[in-house]
Amino acid sequence: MPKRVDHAERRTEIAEALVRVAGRRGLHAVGMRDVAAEAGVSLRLVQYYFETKEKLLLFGLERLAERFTERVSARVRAAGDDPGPRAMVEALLMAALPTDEESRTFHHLYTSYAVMAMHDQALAAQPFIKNPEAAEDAVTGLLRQAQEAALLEPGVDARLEAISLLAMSAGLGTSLLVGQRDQESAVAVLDHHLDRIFRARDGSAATRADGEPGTG
Amino acid sequence: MPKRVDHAERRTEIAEALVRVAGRRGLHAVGMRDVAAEAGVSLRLVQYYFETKEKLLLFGLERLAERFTERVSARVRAAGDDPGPRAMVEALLMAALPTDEESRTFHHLYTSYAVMAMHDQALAAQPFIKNPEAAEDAVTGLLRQAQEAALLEPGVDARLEAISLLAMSAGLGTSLLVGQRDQESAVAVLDHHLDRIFRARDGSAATRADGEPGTG
DNA sequence: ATCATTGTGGTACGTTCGTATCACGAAACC
DNA sequence: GGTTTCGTGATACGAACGTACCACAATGAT
Repeated sequence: MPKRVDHAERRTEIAEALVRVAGRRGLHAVGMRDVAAEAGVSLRLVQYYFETKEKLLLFGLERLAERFTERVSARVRAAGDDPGPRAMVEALLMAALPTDEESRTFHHLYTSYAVMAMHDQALAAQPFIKNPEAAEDAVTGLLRQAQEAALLEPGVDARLEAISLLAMSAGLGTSLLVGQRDQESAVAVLDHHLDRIFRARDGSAATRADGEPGTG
Repeated sequence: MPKRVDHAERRTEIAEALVRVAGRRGLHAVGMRDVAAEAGVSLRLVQYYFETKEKLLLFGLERLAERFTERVSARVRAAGDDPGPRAMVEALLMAALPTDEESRTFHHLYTSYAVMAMHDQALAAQPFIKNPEAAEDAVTGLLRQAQEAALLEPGVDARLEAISLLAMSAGLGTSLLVGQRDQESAVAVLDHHLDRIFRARDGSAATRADGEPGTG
């Protein structure tokens, strides 16, 4: 047989080709042939590694979620060594906002998959329950942590606020993507809500939630 | 010629057939033939009244938005004669949540259209800017009204809260639709946020935001 | 050295889709 | 009353799609 090939790796390559081309032209407009061309392989190969298109899409979704998870934790890590819960929550929420090409693609495709999951209910359900739940748990955990450090306003329900923030982030994300709102406004809204949950700082430096840039 | 026909009316009929069948099987899976069958007319007729599929989809979106607007104002009206701004805002937000068949279809299709609007940018842009902006203005107006009646907590930014509430409602709506969250939890989240914006009541009757039903 | 297996290419098949074409009956207009 | 125009039906067409099939070369096992 020809060079023994790592199936997992090849599948990942093809799945990422799917993500790229779908990000460009829309998931609904992507065919097996497009994925093959983008990955630089023949149509037959795509068939070989994923027997059916449905399996390709499903694997693509998983890969997308994976990449996004990596992205978010990278952003959170980049926020500093121990930047405090607020900065971490902020980093997490901002990473989810479609502000650059990667996150735009992510948000766009995730929404496409979400639409598919609305009738295939059973089929694509798993990744759609598990991943957002993980995000919710993460934010809830961070808020609880902040709560124990007395950084939050009293009487805050951590899980409820986590749900709210993530829902807001998702909603704002879609608004951004269809061009209804601009990035700064979305960030301002999120920051404002963080301001309401977190106790006001003594200093003034870090949040810049309502400080308009000068020249406007 | 055969019975002179009201084009506008016929177009509406067909567009609503589109909405029905798309709500059942997903917008991406709907073809001209499906719409024709659902409307009880021939394929040719669909072609006749909408020359191209793109125009059919566009008109369908407009019709969908129209119907939704009617639905929301009906719900708001049904909230009572002058139920106060909070009840009106609540009615508006709840009407937007996918809780019954009609609103589920609406939310599902609107999301589908949103995905399409993400690359056709120029094409489907108008309805996607105008309608949410109208909703935002409406909520903002209601909040301002409440503010003048001293019903809000001090220091509330009406527009910013309107944006937040609508974004949350949209995000929660999607979560509901993919089965990630249940209806009561979504309502609770929205109500909680209204509680934070509006001043606490003297009495106890009206809001029922955190009152769990007994037997659950 | 032989043979079974694996990765790969090419291509054909059946379906479905959006659109275009041809045809025709019925009403409105002069 | 003839003719033009409008609404409608049936069907054909070319493209694209997902999938299936066939062939073959390279390699591991025996």
